[in-house]
Amino acid sequence: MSVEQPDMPELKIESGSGAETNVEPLKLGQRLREIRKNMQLTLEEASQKTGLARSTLSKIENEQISPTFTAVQKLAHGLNIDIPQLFAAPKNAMASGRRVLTRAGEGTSHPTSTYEHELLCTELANKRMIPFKTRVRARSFDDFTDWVRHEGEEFLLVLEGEVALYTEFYEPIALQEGDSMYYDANMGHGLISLSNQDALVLWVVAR
Amino acid sequence: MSVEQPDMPELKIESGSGAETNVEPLKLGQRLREIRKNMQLTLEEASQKTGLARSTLSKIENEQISPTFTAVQKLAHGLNIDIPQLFAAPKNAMASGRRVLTRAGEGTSHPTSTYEHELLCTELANKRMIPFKTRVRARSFDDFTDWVRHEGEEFLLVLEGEVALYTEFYEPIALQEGDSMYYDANMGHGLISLSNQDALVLWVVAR
DNA sequence: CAACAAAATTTCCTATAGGAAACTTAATTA
DNA sequence: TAATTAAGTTTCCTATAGGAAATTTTGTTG
Repeated sequence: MSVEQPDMPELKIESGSGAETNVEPLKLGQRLREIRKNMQLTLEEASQKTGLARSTLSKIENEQISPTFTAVQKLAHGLNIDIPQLFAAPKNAMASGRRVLTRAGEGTSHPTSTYEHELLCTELANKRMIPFKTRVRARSFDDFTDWVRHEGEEFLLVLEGEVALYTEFYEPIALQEGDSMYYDANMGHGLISLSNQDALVLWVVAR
Repeated sequence: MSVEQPDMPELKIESGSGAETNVEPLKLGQRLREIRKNMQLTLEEASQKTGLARSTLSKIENEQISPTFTAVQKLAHGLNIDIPQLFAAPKNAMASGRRVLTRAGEGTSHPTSTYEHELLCTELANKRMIPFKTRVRARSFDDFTDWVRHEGEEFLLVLEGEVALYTEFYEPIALQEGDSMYYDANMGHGLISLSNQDALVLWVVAR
């Protein structure tokens, strides 16, 4: 086992589809206003995008009327948001208006037998992506006891050296510096270095 | 460039963010009827559970009216289904068990006045992350007419050269090769090269 | 702080959603 | 097949959503 996995910052588990019992308050108007503000749109602009009248939008946001389903559709479509998102409780989102820096080599080190991970930008919680640079020490697929496999998607860019990406369902593939791959992380995967040097790759995981 | 891939249903190419103009169909009525039938409820029973009139339910199911949002809430609550499920636009997830390769320099080029983007791994649709390498041509912040700003989060790694990241709310910050940043993309941002060469960066966006 | 501009709200009217009851259709039984 | 009943639909009316324009509020500039 243990092809090690970089320990991901704490992730909240998705609330199961628990049977709700009471009518959610769900302030559609409020949420809509937030969304519009974030997009920096005036009512007029939102009106043009959605095809709904300024006045109507205003009333919806102020909870003076309950929009019809067709109105909601126009809203969602015009503002390019999907409907569930409109009704979903605000995500456990990363703090907005934030940025964080990690200087070269200053990430959080996380060594294992096959890889040496350097986690980047860890000071920021609740990120949608987990970026890390990895020094690939493994030289043979046998160095792994089993596939690494986890929820989400993974992007890979070779920074230095030459590697082979092993995945289930496919043949191993050789990658040179500058090559990149994107794959479903539920599919077993693992990297080895093909040269006698360790290789260096960038990995970004989205859960 | 493209690699071996086992025979699998062909993949949709990433849909450009073309502004759609007309409203999706989404037959709410039909879906509602299915759900009610599955629960083996008559209109009368559904009416009692939801507090909506028999006639109203009938009209909704037959798509003669477009229910208000409050009506939808009553429906969802009374029948114990959550709203997203009602709208269940088919998940739109990336095809599972897939991987895709982009060789160095083989991405899809996308030049602008200030940047030259090379989109990576575009053959795979519906990804959670959009990775691209960017050649930074801008030399001064004045080259930009306005902040770039969009939903989501952004990860940045400097591959070559030296850049300055400008963001709202913060001072510009100089980044050397190997430095990385992570930030809220709703916050205005822009990159310039600090040397007299173009700089090269990797960008990954999660919407 | 006056004067103007831009954004948001309110008004007023028309179109349409929602409910009660009448009506129609489907299913069951004598 | 008529009678009965239970399901679904339609009608008709009232309440309310949606749009155009007037009004108010908020923000800028001289």
